[in-house]
Amino acid sequence: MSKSQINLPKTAFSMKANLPTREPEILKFWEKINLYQELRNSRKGEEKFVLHDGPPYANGNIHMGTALNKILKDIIVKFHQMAGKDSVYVPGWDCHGLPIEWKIEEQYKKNKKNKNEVPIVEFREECRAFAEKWIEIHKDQFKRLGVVGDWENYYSTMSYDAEAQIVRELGKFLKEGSLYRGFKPVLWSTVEKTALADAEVEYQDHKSDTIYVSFPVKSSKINEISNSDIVIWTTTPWTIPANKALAYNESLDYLVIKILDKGEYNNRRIVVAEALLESVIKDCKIQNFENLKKFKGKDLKGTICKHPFLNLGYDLEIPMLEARFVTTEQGTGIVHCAPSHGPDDFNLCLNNGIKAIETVDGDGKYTENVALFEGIHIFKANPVVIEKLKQQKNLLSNGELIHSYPHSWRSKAPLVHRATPQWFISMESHKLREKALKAIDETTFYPNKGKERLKSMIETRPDWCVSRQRVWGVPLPIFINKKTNEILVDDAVFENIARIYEKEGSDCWFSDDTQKFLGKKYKAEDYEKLSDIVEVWFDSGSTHSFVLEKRKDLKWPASMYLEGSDQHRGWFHSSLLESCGTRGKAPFESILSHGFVVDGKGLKMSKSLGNVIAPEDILKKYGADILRIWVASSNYAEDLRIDYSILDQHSESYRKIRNTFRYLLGNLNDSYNDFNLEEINLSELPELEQLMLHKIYCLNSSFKRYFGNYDFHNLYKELLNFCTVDLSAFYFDIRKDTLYCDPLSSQKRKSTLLVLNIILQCLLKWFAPILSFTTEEIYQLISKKKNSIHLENFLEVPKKFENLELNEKWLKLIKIRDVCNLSIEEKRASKEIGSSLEAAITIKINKQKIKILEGIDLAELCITSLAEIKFHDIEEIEVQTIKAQGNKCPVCWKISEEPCQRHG
RNA sequence: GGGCCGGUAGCUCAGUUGGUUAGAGCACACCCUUGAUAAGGGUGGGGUCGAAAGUUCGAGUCUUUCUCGGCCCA
Repeated sequence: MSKSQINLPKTAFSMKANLPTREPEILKFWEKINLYQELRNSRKGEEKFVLHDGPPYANGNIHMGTALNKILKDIIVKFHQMAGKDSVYVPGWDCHGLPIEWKIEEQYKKNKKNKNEVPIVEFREECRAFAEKWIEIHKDQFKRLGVVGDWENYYSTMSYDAEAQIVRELGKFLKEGSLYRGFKPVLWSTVEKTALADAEVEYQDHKSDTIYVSFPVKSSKINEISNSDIVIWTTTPWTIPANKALAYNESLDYLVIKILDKGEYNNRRIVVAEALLESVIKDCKIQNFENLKKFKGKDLKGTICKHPFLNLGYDLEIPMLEARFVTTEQGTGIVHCAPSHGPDDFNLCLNNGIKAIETVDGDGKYTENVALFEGIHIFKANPVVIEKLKQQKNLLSNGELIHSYPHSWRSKAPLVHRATPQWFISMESHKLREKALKAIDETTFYPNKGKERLKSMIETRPDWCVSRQRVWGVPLPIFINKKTNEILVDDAVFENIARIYEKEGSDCWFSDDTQKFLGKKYKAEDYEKLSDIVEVWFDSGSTHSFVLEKRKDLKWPASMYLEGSDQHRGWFHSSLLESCGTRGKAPFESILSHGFVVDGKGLKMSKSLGNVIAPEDILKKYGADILRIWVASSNYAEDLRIDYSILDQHSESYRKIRNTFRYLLGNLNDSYNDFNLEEINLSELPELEQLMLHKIYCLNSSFKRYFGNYDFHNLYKELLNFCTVDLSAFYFDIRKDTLYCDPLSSQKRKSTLLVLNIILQCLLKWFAPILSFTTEEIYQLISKKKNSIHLENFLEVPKKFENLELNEKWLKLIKIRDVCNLSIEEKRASKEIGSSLEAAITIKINKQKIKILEGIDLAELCITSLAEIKFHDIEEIEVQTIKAQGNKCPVCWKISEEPCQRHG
């Protein structure tokens, strides 16, 4: 054999990946073969795995969180598909709601158009077009990530089918009686003129006016306070005109003090909590005072006060009520209650027979129910209130405070609590809470901690407010009888509305004749038609009904819902409630929640910090497969860090994996066979090859285990370690000699190729769900079938590959190899030798341990030219390295004094 | 402000019911190779396990406090 006949690796698989340009070509290929349809055809009749897509909002470019979510979904869907299931993925979009409405209004403002002059239907058409535009953009962005799904037949919450089904779902709640009309303070934006969902509120610092106000006591069972003033502190002076009560805590200690300072309060007695006296006298600049009496909060029971505006027509009795929410954190230990403007106030007053009334209208102006202030905007009322309190000598002090305060996430305007008629789904009336808690128990959570999180939210949440005073959404299908004030509950009407929506969508609710929706059974003039719309969480919470139940390719309940951990309060939550309310069960069998994407230091991404990385940038610089590695290698149970240095590190790992494939392909010359693994005769293979098959068996077992737990970062780590430790640094390194220098007819060489072939097969399939593009690139190079790698199944690795005994033996051999390497390294460091083939090693070993070396070619194992074994009565192994003597074979580079055994 | 979750080498992650000198891969340094070559091999350095206190013969692991970060809520 001459040097020219050496078998060097040859492959068309380039070392350089060039993913940013190569990946789009692979996308075209998938499009060309209609991959999604092929996937479905290949699994007809198989057990279904349905990952139901949580719909992203159709607005704005995708960000890292969206990319993470979609890639994670895709990885899981592909895993189940390759594991033999019919793994169906139908992407969807959430389309109704305030943000889009706001975008259209912004456009109006730019064009100096007045929203109120535009017909609702026209406005809604623009919202619809806006959402449609973003769905198309999102679609391309998601596809580019390598996400495979039914992109042609996606679902959306604004499709006619969806709108119709949402009406049917609401009908179920109405019929049951759990959907009721309530009158409650809700967080209200006077700018957007709407109630806001929890998710639409953000807390920011806000400067508020603060006032200490005195309420003169009218009557009390304690003499000392009968002629004193109860002092309250508030950050919302504008709610004073709506005051209906005062609240105290019965377990606190209170004081009556007499103010001795000159001025309006000279000789006046005031009541405050003892624990807060110090801060009160400081804030109110009280210099001299006299302590008159100390008493328990419970003694305040039955005390009646006068409104501070008594002389201005507020001839009211203001009762003092006991409430646990009163604390000594701030203020005076006595809280002023305006039932129309705070949930605590509302509940307390309601329990004491004081009803909330409409005090402020949608624009934020006082109504006729508020004397003196009618027509004034609440945000301009503070100075007026303060002025009048001063006039009435009931203002002890005033100031300013910067504190955390709710704002609209969209307009950033401060919010207020305002009592409005709203529609609620009761948590209790039909045991919704109980049903939901039971459903949580029956659901599997990844990671497990999600279970407690969702549970504790359901346990404490109030009734679900499902109405919104906006226009871009599904109209609440409610008619109220003008005479009896009763809600119309009739399946035929709900079904009639749903049928209409299925044909023409829900816009007609706002434009068409009421009679159209009522049908023939009822008269339009007898009923008031509601113009509220359904809050969007009800829309998306109903996706299971108009997607999972309605589509033949899906199933109910879904196998899995997978979203960011914030969705415990969002989609997981609303879907659970909607489904438990209508079907008594959760619409999912399992929930996987992932953390948030943060920067390299663990801080959240924000424009102001300048640490935002867009998926687009990563795709341009690295490619989707690198991003997919980032997803697979990160622990999604916690927050996921990303920055360019992290991505650089993952690119390095990618290169290692790519070169592992390149070695395999090079030595197999880009040819590949589907061996029947069962038919392999293991005893014909060298031990090293048997060992590798054992390792494949083990890796496959842990692969299945990891996948079963959706534990991808450990799975990826094992695969990567296999490539670097077992293959590159061990098996591949040792077998280069055989592959390059043995004749093609060599049995050993054939055995090696067989194992390389199996390794290639395994690695391709193991990596396919993660490295979707790269594995496809390789598959297209070697497969004769010319279909996609993603249509393949995972391999069944035969149990007979397992060989624990052999593995034990080779663990010891590898330890001996390590000792040899140390010895070789010494000589290398002293410059006596360079390559390990320049070494001749002598291993001294005792008689017991020597058995292990029988039939083992240590020179081959350690890649030296010579390895000699000597008996020695020593405990540990000793290795001596000397420079190999003789001539270097020009073919295999082994040095020996005799002519090369293989190459003359 | 409250609830929940988390902080282990530069990075991504292991670390079983508390039990020897805390592990892996990548990155880094040095050396070798030049027939996986913008690759490959060998060797090595690197951690007061967020901080402090406590329980214990013994704490990365249990308790408390603090701190930093994230999500949710007010």
